[in-house]
Amino acid sequence: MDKIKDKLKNSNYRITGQRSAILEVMMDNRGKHLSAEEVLAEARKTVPNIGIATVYRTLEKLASIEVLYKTRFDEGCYRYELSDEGIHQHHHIICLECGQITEMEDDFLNTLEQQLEDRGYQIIDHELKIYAYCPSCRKKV
Amino acid sequence: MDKIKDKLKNSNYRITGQRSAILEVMMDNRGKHLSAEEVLAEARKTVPNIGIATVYRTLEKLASIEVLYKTRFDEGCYRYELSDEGIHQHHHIICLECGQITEMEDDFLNTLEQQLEDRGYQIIDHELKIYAYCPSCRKKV
DNA sequence: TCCATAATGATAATGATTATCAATATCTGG
DNA sequence: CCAGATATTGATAATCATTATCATTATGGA
Repeated sequence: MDKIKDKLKNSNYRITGQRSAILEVMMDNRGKHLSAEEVLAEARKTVPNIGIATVYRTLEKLASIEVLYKTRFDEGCYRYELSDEGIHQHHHIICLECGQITEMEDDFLNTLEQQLEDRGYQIIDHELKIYAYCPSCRKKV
Repeated sequence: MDKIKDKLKNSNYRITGQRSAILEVMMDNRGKHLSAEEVLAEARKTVPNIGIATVYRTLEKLASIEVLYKTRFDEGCYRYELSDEGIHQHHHIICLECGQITEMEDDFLNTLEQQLEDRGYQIIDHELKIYAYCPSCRKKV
């Protein structure tokens, strides 16, 4: 938390009650992927009259300094998750039935990336989304 | 083209001038990822007063019968591409500088998918996006 | 050809996100 | 610790992509 706040300060961003509340929401929901509206609802428990614009602005800033990771899952809205520092790989298994999103670790893509580097690409990040039925939904079907 | 039209008919969709025009646009741009607005602009060369609603409706229908593949690249809008039949894997390299999207073939993920199947998942589709600088943009930077 | 009905174009409505702006809060330097 | 420069906020209007509505038109099977 303090490390993140330092990061904010170093980027000339001020620490406000709203920003702390939003940060706390994101840390309390580590591993989950929240929409701006969901963050708003949570944050209002601490800062009742925080506005949606502030939520968007803050999430955007936090994503810009890589405290959050921003993505979308073939829905209308963006989702944000706390990004473990230094990790630039996002692998998700999305259940087509219940919508549950599971994070997945793997280093399968290292070889692939190596091949692309050999071909002159400079890889910055990647994102793998697997659409599937999760074990419990599969049973139901 | 005719095979696709049969597919449309089998789904109880009528073949109209607008739909043919949109199909033609998509086939003329095989391998490219077009937004609804881009399809509209192209289609108007054949059907000058086609409306954007029709474009959306048609793209949606074509995607629903898997003639098109619909995705978004961390932009505001969806993009559509002609999907080679039976191919349910979409691997893209997106250049962070010029925005060029390159399609990539590989079977790296087969092993990974096998492991997930072993854990009870039923994989339907997957999508891999690699964000990078392409060889020519890399030189410029 | 006729006719049930699917499709169209124009446009209003929606939903997510961004921009605007006056009021307020933060933080640095004295 | 206070003042002042300025970053931030909330409310709300604006924007952008997409979807819904609806009266009119076109399609294709009988």
